[in-house]
Amino acid sequence: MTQSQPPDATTRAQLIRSACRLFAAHGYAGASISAIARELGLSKQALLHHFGTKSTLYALALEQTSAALLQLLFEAMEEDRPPEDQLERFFARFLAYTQADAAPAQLLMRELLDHARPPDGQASPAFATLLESLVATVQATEKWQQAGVSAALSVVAQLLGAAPMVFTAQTALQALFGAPTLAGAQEHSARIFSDLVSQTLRG
Amino acid sequence: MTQSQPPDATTRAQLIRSACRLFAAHGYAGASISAIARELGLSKQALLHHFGTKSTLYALALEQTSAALLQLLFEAMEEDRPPEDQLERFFARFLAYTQADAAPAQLLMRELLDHARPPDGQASPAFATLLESLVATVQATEKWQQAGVSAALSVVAQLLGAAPMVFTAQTALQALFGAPTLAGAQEHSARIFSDLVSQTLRG
DNA sequence: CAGGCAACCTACCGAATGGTAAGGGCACGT
DNA sequence: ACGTGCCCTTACCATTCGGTAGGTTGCCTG
Repeated sequence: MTQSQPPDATTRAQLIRSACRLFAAHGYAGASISAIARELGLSKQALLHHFGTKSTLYALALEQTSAALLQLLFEAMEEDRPPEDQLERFFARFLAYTQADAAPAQLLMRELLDHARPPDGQASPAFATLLESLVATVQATEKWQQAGVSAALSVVAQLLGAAPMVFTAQTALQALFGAPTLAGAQEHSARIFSDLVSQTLRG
Repeated sequence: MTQSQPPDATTRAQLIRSACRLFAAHGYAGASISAIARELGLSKQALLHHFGTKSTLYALALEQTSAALLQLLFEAMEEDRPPEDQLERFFARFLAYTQADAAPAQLLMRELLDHARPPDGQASPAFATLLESLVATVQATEKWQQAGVSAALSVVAQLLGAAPMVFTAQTALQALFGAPTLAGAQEHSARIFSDLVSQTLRG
């Protein structure tokens, strides 16, 4: 059993975090375990020793990412404010978090994009709780409470898609528009997006 | 020279379109030429005969996708309406187009997400014209003309990220929320997103 | 009919992929 | 001193990757 937690859980978490970066940057298929191991300074077999399988490493990366995003959500919801405020706070923090580390948002986007489950058959409930909570909170909103689940899902998807783009697309946008313009866009993104959120959630 | 256009350009375009679907669904690294060929009902070597290289096939897929999206943009801009109307029309058509075929939007998102150029070194100006035109049009807007390129870029990125999510994330969302709810969300998305666009561009 | 040309095939290549087997070093508690 | 367990290693495996070489079909034109 390689997955007993006792041995050096902190190193393990750091390994997973690095794996997150690589998976986020290149996708599941594009990030080979050899490449990940190389970036970590150890051999491919060492990685396999720790995690056994590429897909379980990926699952752990998703799990850690999902946990981080869920914590953002819970922090934003802990006071009993109106749901609009909770959502605004969550998305604001999500944006700030993504600015500091784009990997979680990139993983989320990739996981939403990919058609094939990775690659065994199990459905990935990785971000299920996050998405369901967001949908539920949108449904609790005054503006959307009459509109049903579908409308709330549509709202959540659009907001989640809009929020982190300037950071998840960093490399591509920088190649096209240059570093200074991109940096400026990233600075503006918080204000622009917060307006977008509030106008979507309120009327 | 395999790439002279005369021989059977229509079949060739269909091959590229199918390749688009596969690349969109699995990403560049995740879609092997053997898999693409299998899905097309011919051998891997036949594909290689036509296109020579996986990366050139991918480049052609990007090119075709970019051309389709650019045509959407030009159709939306051909009359000399105010830029707000042009953008609203473009995004509305982009959404409808994505509803009919999600592959282009997925390819765009993936291309924006991926850090590594595929995998030779050349910068991909695939969607450069599209993005630059959108940014320029946003800058022509009354609300954003004072704000500079960075703000316009941020707006474009957020809108492009928001628009197609309900369709590009179709598989994942369907697994989480079920087909009926997803279908409802897709129906609502046009109205919700058009509000989002107009509120962002006007305000 | 001859030739060419595009399409497609079988067969094969080196390299890289994910993964297994077996063992060595090294700290630990007894 | 001695095992025990963790970490990491070398060596190896079958499979698949992208790509090359050479040959075979069938159509279309001279």
